[in-house]
Parts: sequence; structure tokens; C-alpha cells
Amino acid sequence: MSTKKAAYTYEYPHPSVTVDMVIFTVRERRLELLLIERGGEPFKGSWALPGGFVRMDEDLSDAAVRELQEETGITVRYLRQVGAFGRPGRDPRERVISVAFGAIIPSTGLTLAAGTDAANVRWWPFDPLPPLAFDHGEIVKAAHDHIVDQLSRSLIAFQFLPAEFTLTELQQVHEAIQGGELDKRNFRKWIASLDTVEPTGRKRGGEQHRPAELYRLSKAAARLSRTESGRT
Amino acid sequence: MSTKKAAYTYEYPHPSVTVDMVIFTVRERRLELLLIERGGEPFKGSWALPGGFVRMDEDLSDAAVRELQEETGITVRYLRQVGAFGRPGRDPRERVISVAFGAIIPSTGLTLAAGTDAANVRWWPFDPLPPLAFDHGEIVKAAHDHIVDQLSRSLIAFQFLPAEFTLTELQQVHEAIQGGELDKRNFRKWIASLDTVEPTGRKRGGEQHRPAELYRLSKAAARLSRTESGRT
DNA sequence: ACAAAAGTGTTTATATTACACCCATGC
DNA sequence: GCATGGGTGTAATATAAACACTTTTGT
Repeated sequence: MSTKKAAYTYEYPHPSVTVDMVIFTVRERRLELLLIERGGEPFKGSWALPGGFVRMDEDLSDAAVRELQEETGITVRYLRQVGAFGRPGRDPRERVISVAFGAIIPSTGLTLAAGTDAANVRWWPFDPLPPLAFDHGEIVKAAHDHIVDQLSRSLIAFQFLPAEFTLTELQQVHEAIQGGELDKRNFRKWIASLDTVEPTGRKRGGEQHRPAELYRLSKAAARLSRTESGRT
Repeated sequence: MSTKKAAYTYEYPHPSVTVDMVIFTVRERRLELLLIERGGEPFKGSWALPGGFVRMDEDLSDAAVRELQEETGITVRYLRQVGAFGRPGRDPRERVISVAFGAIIPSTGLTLAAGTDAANVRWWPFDPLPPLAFDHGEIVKAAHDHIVDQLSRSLIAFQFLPAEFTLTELQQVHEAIQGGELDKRNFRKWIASLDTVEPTGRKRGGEQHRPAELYRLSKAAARLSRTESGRT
């Protein structure tokens, strides 16, 4: 126990509240997860979700965005609460209630930078993952269930991609996450019926086959997906 | 600030963590919500969700069950986490992060009993609700969205009913929650396809029309719904 | 015999699946 | 001209929606 300036006193004991971020990306058609190597005890040297304490004056989702930036150097777009995890004993030091957020980011143009609390940051293939610290395995499972569920109901897969993308890339994201093959024609029919992407008119050339049309999120859909983002 | 025994000290400020319960029932074909009238400040006299502080040694869902029992006299079956709500300022006294749980209970055979913190407990029609304390309106909306979503995907409606029920009662629950009319034959076809209820062989008689078959949750489905219950 | 809710099938429209070939480019 | 992924339509099947009459009881 630290004895230096114990400035905050309460009549009853208070838990700590943290946020943990489950960040998915797709690289080379594989689903991957962003993990940090813990620099301090407990679980020093183990891999864990990026996360940290919620400040007294910030919203939960703001804390998630900030912690992620601090610990990994990444700024995030899509963000969704997965749930609160608070089993007593999940942190061996003290009672900690963690609010988990899931996020999805494009695999391109990222620079990872391990922050102060982390010895290391890197992408891990989702399957198999290394053993995770605390109850982070459980949290990851819940977040993955969320994504698979949403993926089959709405078009969130473009969150994994840069602003302009081809339909084949979009399809590969779906295949990476659900772990299966999809029929190209049926997939495109489904995309069209959702009315969430539109062609840009540009093409991706330079490869030794027919160039693919580039698409972007349509304006109507962009407005919607902003609303969906942060639940407090 | 209370000055008597401030026994717990921390180097950094800690938020409080509470649970709030969104308890739905259906009475007379209407969706209703269990609210308490606050007996103390802030929002004294306002209606609010039952809830309270999480103890240091109990899981979040256990806290929810306990607080509900203490404040309203009700013991709950089905229970599901809705999410964490932690906007700074949502409680005017101090930083409070609340984990919300939704529950669904039969309307029959209940005795409501206002606990120590509550001046009153009663069922309110879901539409329109009275103005609610804190951000409880927002929490209720999130919980209702959850129920509607699940209702259309699986058979949870029997949670609103006693152990034995008629298919018409089950249908009325669906209609009350989604707010619309359903076709009797299609509804029954859907129920049958889910394979979650089975006839008891008994009938509900005594009314001046043909007696209805009584059904119960099938054994296989009962096992499943227990698993679904509490996510920490 | 009448009122009141219970129970029961068929037809139509819609959504999902399965499946194979030509096209545009780089080398 | 050949290798490579890009792009396109149709038929079969499964799922969901619309719709009306007979049955059983209590009074």
C-alpha cells in the first residue's frame, strides 16, 4: 500500500472503474486483435487488452478513446460498448469494474506505439490468441460475439477498410470474421440491397487483372453509423 | 461532506458503482415498468429505477438481484445486462457509474413492498412513463430496445408469464411489447418452429368459450434459457 | 341457440441459395 | 495470348405474409 498522499477518503469502500478496448482489424484476410504486453504487475509479461482508469470528469467512451491513444498510439472511429465486467477477484489487487468497448479499424497506415504502461503492442491473430491476463479472454469472446452478430445484420465491415475499397475487399472482411466462404454474387446482391455503399467512379488499377471499382460509404449510411457509435 | 468515520482512503478519486434494474411486466395486455418513488434527495419525490450500490464482494448481477429484493420485495428470474452508463454529471452528488440490468417477470402473484430507500413502489405503463430521475429515461430506452430485439429473435416472452400459459397469452405479450397486432396462425407456426414450448395436456376452463390448451417451457429450452441469463 | 375465444391450412410473395461464364488488365 | 481476379443473371428452394372458417365451451 502506498502511504504518500492518500487524498481521497470515503465512508464506504469504492471500486475502481476501468475501460478495456477490444480492437479488431483484418490483415491479409485474417481477423486480428490489438494486445499490449503488460509492463507491470500483476500479469507482468502477459498479453492483455489495452485499457486503463476512467477519470472522474470524462465519459466512459472518452476514456476508452484516450486510453487507447495513450497506450497504443491509435485513434479510433467506430466504437461500441460490449458490457461491464465486475466479478470480484477478476483483478487480484483490488475490486475493479471494467467497461469493455469494441472497436474496428482499417489495417492500413497505422503506427503502433507502446505507451507508458505497456512493454509492447502488437496485432495478434484472433485464432489462436495467446493466454490473456485477467478475464480478458472472456471479454474478447463477448466482443467477438457482438461483431459477428452485427455483421450479419448490417454493413459494418467497411469500418475495417480505408475510405475507398473494393467489394472484394469488403467480402474478404466478412469471410475473415465469420470464418467461412461467401458466394460473390449473393454477397454483392446483399450489399446492394442494404444501400449503404456507393461507387466512387474511380478504379483500383495497377494489378495484373481487370481493375476493380472503388466504393465508399454512402452519405445516408454515414449519417446513420455516426449515430450508432457511442452509447455511454 | 460527512466527517464521521471516513475509513477508506485512496490516492486517486474513485467513482461509485451502482446497479439499476429495468423490470418489465405485462398486465392487461400493456407493457409496464417497475418504478420507485425516491424517498431522499436528489430527485426526492421523482420516480426512478430501483437500484443501489454494488458491494465490494458481490458480482454485478448479484447486486442487481439483491437490490431489487431489498427495494421492491421482488425476486427475479430472467436477467440481462443492458450496459454501463457513466456520463459525468448524471448524478449531481458525485461520479456514479451505473450498470443497468433488464429483467422480465410475470404479472401474477406479486407483492410489492417499498424498501428503506423508497417512498413508494408501483407499476407504471410503459407509454407514457412519468418523468424519471437521473438519466433513467435513457436507460429505460436502451433496455426496451434490447427486449424488442430479442423478442423478435427468440422466445423470451414466456418470461412474462406464469409457468403454465396459453398461446394467446403469449401472443398478447408480444403484441404489448412490440406495439402491434400479430396474425394468430403465423404466430403459432413460429412458436412451433422454435420448439421451446410444449403442451401440458391441461386446459384453462371456466370461461364462456372453448377452453385453451396450457403450455409450458420445454425442458430443452429451459436448460438453454438458464445459460443465457447473467453476463457479468 | 347464441356469444366468445380457440384452433387449424393453403396460397402467394419475398428472400435466400446454388451455380458458370465472359471481361479487362499486366506481363 | 495467357494468367488473374472482376464482374454479372437465372432457376430452385426456403421463409414469411395474407387470409376465413369450424370447434368447444358457458350462459
